[in-house]
Amino acid sequence: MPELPEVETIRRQLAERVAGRTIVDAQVLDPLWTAPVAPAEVETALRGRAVERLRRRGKYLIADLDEDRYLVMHLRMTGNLLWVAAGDDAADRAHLRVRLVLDDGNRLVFTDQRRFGTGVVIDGRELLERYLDARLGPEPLDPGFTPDVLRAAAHGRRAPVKAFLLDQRRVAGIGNIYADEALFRAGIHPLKPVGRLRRADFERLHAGIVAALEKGLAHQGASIDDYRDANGEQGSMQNEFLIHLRAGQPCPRCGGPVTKLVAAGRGTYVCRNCQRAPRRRRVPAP
DNA sequence: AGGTCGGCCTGGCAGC
DNA sequence: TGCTGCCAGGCCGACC
Repeated sequence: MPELPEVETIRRQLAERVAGRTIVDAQVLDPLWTAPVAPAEVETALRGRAVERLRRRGKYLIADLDEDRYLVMHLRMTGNLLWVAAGDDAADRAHLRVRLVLDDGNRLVFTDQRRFGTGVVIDGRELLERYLDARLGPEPLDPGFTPDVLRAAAHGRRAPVKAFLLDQRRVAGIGNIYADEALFRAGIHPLKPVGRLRRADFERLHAGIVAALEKGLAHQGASIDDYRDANGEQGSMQNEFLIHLRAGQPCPRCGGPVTKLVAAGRGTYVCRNCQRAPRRRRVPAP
């Protein structure tokens, strides 16, 4: 699934290629992409607009357009934003949903097998910031993200730490893969109530989040199923997982078996030796 | 108000 | 073999 490292990989590959280009044509082939807004409305809003820059916030890719307009895209589960060079045929791409034609003849195409991906046009920086801030907490790779920021966000919360990490309003950009990797690195069990963690736990969790995300970035993201970078290439982070998807295999730290459980409704991988389970609440006597 | 859960969607796979 | 039904998961809205 595209999480922060995957989306940032795509952004880095595309940023210089789209900056300064004008969108000469926009075709939204799947109305689900823009729903509840009509595709024609989005196409009209994009045609003729120049792309000033491409940036990322959490798992959102944002194209800053001229006239204070913004195209906010989300890949969700199976979305891909692909670069198609002028002359290459884009029509045969599987699950093609959106096509943006640039003034140099190159194209950006959004493909999405499961059609969860979205595109939203927002007019005005104020509205954009409001849209993002309502959904997203701090950027975990920004210098302002510290163990204390994490600790303050967790204060008083009873949610399991894995649910906390998956909640984009607490920390932006972490999904199922990097939550598992970060918790393993920190030696924290995913079901532990986040508000019960100690200061030292937040230090290790912070370090684990940053290390897991940077590892993902260094390997151009994880291609478990549909994820491809902007060039259609697979990342290699899936070969570097310490714990995620490794049920039955030996823990890289202690050699014990990796086990799978469900936390926050998601398949979750842990080493029960390195990540000690919280004590279960006592059941009242009958 | 914080936390949990179902729905969205499709392909792959288990089971009959 | 071929069909049905279930599962995966990010985000959002409904619900408790």
